[in-house]
Amino acid sequence: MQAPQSVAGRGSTRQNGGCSILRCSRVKKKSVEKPAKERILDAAERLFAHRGFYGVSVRDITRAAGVDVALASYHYGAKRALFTAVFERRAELLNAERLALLEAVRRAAMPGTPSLEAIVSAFTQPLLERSGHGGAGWKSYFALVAQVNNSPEWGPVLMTRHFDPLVDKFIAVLREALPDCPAREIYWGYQFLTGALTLTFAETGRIDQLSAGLCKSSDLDSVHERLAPYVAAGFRALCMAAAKRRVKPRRKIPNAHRSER
Amino acid sequence: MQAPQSVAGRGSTRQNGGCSILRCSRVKKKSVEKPAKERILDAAERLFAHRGFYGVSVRDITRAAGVDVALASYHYGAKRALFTAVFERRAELLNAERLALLEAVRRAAMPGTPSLEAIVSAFTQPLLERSGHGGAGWKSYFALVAQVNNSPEWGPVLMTRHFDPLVDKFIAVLREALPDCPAREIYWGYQFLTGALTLTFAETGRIDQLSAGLCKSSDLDSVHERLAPYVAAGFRALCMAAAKRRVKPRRKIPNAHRSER
DNA sequence: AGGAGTATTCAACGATCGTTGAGGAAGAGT
DNA sequence: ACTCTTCCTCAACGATCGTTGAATACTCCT
Repeated sequence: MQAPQSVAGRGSTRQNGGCSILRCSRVKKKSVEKPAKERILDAAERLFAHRGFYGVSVRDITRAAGVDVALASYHYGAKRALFTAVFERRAELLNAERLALLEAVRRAAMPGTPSLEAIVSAFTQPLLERSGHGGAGWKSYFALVAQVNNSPEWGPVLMTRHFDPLVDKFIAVLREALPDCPAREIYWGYQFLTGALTLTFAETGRIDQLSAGLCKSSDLDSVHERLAPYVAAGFRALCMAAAKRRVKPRRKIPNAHRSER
Repeated sequence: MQAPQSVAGRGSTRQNGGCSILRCSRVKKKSVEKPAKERILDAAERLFAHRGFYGVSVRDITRAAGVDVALASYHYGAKRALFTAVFERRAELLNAERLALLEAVRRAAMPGTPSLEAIVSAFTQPLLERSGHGGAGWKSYFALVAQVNNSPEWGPVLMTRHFDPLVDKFIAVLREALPDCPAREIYWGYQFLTGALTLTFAETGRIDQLSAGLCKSSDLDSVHERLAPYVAAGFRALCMAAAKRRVKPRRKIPNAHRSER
C-alpha cells in the first residue's frame, strides 16, 4: 500500500536534488530520481485510485510528487486531462499484450477453437499478473480501473474508449467457441466476468474480513486460478439455459413489489 | 435518470409552499410535498450516485432539494454523515427482506438443502427487482452501492458494516448446499458474485454499446434470469476444481513478468 | 559566451468549499 | 400572552479549490 515510491529528498527550496557544490549532471540525477512529469503521474495514480477524481486535489498530487502546484498544469493541462493521462498510460501496453495472448491461444488450438477457460484466462491473466506482481503502480492502476468501471460518469467514456476494441475481439473468439449460443448470452456473460474481475482489483479487503482471514484480497494468484473455471462454467450454463428457454419459452419473474418507497 | 422528483414550486423567498392567504395546514402541505429533510436525502442519493462523495457539494444537494444550504448541516450534521445516512436508509429494509427470502427458500427445501440457484436468487432478486422496478430512488441507491463496493475508501466501512452480517448467513447456507466444498472456494465464489452484481447496478451503458443495443444495462429482468445459473455453475466448477487440485496438487502460475514498468 | 528552449517556481486570482451562529417564522402547550 | 421547540433562512467565516502569468533556473546548441 504505502510503498516507498518517490521518497527522494525534497523540500520547498530544493535545487539540485540536494547536491550543493558537486556538479551533478542531468544523467546522474535522472538515474537516481524519476523526472517530475512522471512523478506527478505516479502520485496522481496512487491518489486517484484511493479517493477518486474529485477526492484528490491537484495540490495533493503535486505535494506527494514533491513539485510545485503549477507543474501539473504545465505538463498536463487541466486536472481532467491529468486523470485521463493516468488512465491511458498503461492501457495500450495492456491491450497489446492481451491481444497477443489471445492470438497465441487461438493458434495453439488450431484447427479447432480454444477452450473457454483458455480464452478467459488470456483475458484476465495479464491483468491479474500485473496487479499482483507488477508493483505498487500497477496495483493502484487497477484499483483505479475498478472505480472507473463502476462509475456512471467515467465508465462509459474511459472504459469504452480504451478497452472495448479489445473486448470486441475477445467476444468474437468466445462466439466461435460457443457457436450455438445466442450473442446476448455471451455479452451478459462478459459483463459478469468484468464485474467480478474489477471488484477483485479494488482489493477492498472485504473478503478478508468476511472469511476471517481465510481469503486475502491481495492474493490474485488464487483469483487467477479460480476465475477462469468459474466464468467458463457460467458461460456454459447461460448457453444451456438459453437453449432450454427456446424449447419452452417462459416469461416474467414472480414476486414483484413495484412501488417507490 | 432525470426523474421529476421534487419539482414542486420553490424559490428563494418561498414561505408556505406557495399559498398566501388560504390557511394551508401542516398536514396538507405534507401530503403534497415531501418534508425537506427527506428531499435532501433524495437529492443527495441521486447526486452521490452519479459523481460520488467528493464530486457533489452540499450546495449542489440543497439546491437540487430546493432548500437552504444550512439545512443539510442542521438535519444531518457533517457531509460525511449525510452520505452514510443515504447509504443506511434503504439497507436495513433490504436486509430484512433478503433474510426472510433466504429462510423461505430454506424451509421450502426441507428436509434437504435448497439448490444453488435458489440461494443465489434469494440473494440477488430483492436487489434486482427494486433496482429495475422500484423507481428512480432505488435505481440511484444501487448505483451508489456499486461505487461504494468498489471503493477502497468506503467499501470496507459501509459494505462490511451494513451487509456482511447478512452475507454471513447466505454463505452458511451455501456451505450446507455444498458440503464437500472448501470454505475458501465459497468465499471466492461469493466475491465474484457480488462483483458481477454491483457492476450490473452501475448501469453504465457499456454493455449496450458493446452489444450494439442487443443488451440493455437497464434490463435487470434479463440479469435476474441469467445471474443465478451463471453463478451456480461457477460455484460447482470451483468445487470440482478444488477437489481435482486435492488429488494432484499443482502450484504456481506460468508466464510471469514481475517488474515495475 | 550567449541565446534558445524547456523545466520549474512563485505569487496570486476569483470561485467554491463545508460549516456555523444569530435570528426569524410557525405551531403547541401552558 | 407567554414560552418552548422545531424548522428554516441569512450572512458570513476561513480554508481550499483549479488555474494562470510572470519570473527564475537549467540544458543544450552554436
